[in-house]
Amino acid sequence: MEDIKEFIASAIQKALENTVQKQEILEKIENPKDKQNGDFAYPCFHLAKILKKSPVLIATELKEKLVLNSRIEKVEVVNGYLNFYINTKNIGEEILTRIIEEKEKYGDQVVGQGKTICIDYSSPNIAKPFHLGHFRNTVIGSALYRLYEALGYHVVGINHIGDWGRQFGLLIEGYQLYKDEYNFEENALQALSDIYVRINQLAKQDEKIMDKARENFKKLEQGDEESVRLWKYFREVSLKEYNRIYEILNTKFDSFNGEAFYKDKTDEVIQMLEQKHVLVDSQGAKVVEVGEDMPPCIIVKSNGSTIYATRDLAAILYRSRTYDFTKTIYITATEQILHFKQIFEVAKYLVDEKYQKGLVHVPYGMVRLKTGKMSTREGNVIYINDLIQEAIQKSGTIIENKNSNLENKETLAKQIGVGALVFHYLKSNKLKEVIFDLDETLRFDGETGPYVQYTYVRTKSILEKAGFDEKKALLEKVDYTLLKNDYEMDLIKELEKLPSILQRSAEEYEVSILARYLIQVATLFSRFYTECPVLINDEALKKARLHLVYATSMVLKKGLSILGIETPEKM
RNA sequence: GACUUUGUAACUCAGCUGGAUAGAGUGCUUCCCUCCUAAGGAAGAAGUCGGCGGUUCAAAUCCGCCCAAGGUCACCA
Repeated sequence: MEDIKEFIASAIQKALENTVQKQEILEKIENPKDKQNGDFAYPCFHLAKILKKSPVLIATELKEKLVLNSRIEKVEVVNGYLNFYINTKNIGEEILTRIIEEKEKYGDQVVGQGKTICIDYSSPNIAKPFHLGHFRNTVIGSALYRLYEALGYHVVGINHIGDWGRQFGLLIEGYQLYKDEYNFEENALQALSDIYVRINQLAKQDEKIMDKARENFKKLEQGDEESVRLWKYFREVSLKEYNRIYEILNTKFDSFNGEAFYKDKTDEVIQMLEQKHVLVDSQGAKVVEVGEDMPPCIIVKSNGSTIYATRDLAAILYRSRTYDFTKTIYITATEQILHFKQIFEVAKYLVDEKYQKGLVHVPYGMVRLKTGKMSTREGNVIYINDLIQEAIQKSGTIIENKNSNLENKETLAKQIGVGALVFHYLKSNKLKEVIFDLDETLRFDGETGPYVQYTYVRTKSILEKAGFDEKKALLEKVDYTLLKNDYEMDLIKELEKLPSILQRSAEEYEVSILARYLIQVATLFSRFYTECPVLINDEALKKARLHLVYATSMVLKKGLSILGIETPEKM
C-alpha cells in the first residue's frame, strides 16, 4: 500500500503545480485513526501560509484539481483534511493472493541479504540458575534473531557467557569446602548456586576467604590442572541446564564464546591502544579517555589484570574479523548503558569505522520484585524453571476444564504456558521496568499469547472442517470482490501491514511492535469470526472467506514463530 | 551533584518523524453459545496525558524548568 501513498503524494503535487516538494507532502500524509476518515489523509493546514488561503478552501480546490485512477475510490474534504478512500475491490485480491502464494514466507524481505548481524544476548553467569532477568533478555534476543533472519540477514547468535572472573576463585573455594554437603546428582546447578551464596556470606565475615579466592583464580589463570578441571565442570553443569531452558524457549545460539574465550585475546587490545597512544596511566590503572561527559574506560586494573571492558573490546575485535558484521547488537539491562557507551567509544581505536558504527546497545528495563531488585546472592530471585513449571501447570488445569478430550495434553500445556510467559515479556516496550506479578504474568485472557494462539486454532478449525487444501488454494479461482464488508476489509488491510511491521520492529529493536500487531490481527479476526460465518451454502463467498481465513492463519503463525511462540492446532 | 530511563483510566500498557471527539486489555456493570471451539464477541461507566511555561494554525507527542521513581557515575559483570 506504500505505493498508493506515493501515488497520492504525486497527484497532490501535480494539483499544487509543484509549489511543494513531493517529499514534504509524503511526510504529511497520514493514516487516520478513525477509518471513517478514509485510508489516507492529507492535512492542508501547512499550505495555508504558502497559498494565503484557508485550509478548507485549499482542500476543496485541491479535490477538484486532483487526477486519480481507479485505485482511489473517492476523496472527501473534511475540516481542511483531504481524505482518500482506497478502492477495496482490488485490494483483497492483491493482498490475499500474495499471502497465499508466499505462505510462511510472507513478510520475509531481502534488505539484509549479504549482511551479517551479531546478536549478543542471554549471557548468564555460570553457576547461577537462570532467573527472570535472563529470561527477558533471552526472549527479546531470540525474537530479534528470528526477526533479522526474516529480513534476510545472516544472523549470528552469541551467548557471551560470564564464565571468567574472580568469582570462580571464590566458587572453587566454596566447592572444595562444602561439596559433600550438597546433592549434585539431582540438581548440580542449584547445588553450585547454593554454595556460591554461602561462600559469599562467609567471605564477608572472613578476609582470608577472599585471599584464598584470589589465589584460586590466579591458579586458574595459570592453567593449574585441578582448577581448570573444576572450572570446566562448573561450566558444563551450568550449560546443560541453560540449554534445557533454551530448548523450551526455542532459542538457539551459534556461539558460546564467553568471557573465558577472550582471556588470551586481551593483550592485543592493550597493544593496539598503546600504539595509538591513547592508553594512559591513572591512579595506578591504565585507562582510555572517552570524552568529558563520561568517566574514562578502565582497560587494565591497578593490579595488572584485565577487566570485563577489556574482554568486551577483544570480543569486538574478534567478531569484526570472524563475522565481518554489519551490526553487533548487545541486549543487556539498562544499568549497562554507560559501560557500552564507553567501550563503543574505545572501539574506534581498534576496528574500522564501519564496524564501530555498527555497534548497537539495546537496553531493556530490569525485572524487579515488589521487594526490590533480584539478587542471587541475597536469595530473592524468581527462578525461570519454577515459573515455567507453574505456567505449564496452570495451562494444564485450564485444558482439563475446558477441553479435556484433547490429545497430547502435556505438549499443549507446555506450548500454551510457555507462550503466555514469552508473550507477556515481549508485548510491552522493552525499556519499561517490569515489576513481577505472578497473576499478571500467567494470564490467559485478553491481550495474551494464548489469545493469539486460540485465534490461530480457530482459523485451523474452520479450514479443517471445510477440507481446505492449501496446495489447491492457489489454483482456485476466487472472487475476492465478494469480501467487502467492514469486518472483512479491516482484516485484509491489517494483514497487509505485516512486512512493514517487521521492518519497523527491526529498525527500532522493538519486538513488542510485532506482538501488539498480532493482538490486533487476532482481534479483527475474532470480530470477523463472530460476524461472518464461513461454512455457508453460498459457495463463492465461502471460498473467498476461506482464503481470508487461511491468509490470517499464515500471518498469525509467522508472527508467533518470530516471537518464539508455538502454534497448537487445537486447544 | 552529573548523566540517563520512565511517569497516559483503579491496574498493565498502545499512541509512528506534532494533526480531526486520547486508544486497548484487566477489573467493574450489562448482554450474546439450536449456528465454524465463549481461552471469544457486543455495549457501558472510568482520563487535570506528572506539574508549569514556551514554540505552532494545531502539543500526550517538540523545547525549557520543576516534581516523582529506577539506573549509572573507575578498578564487579
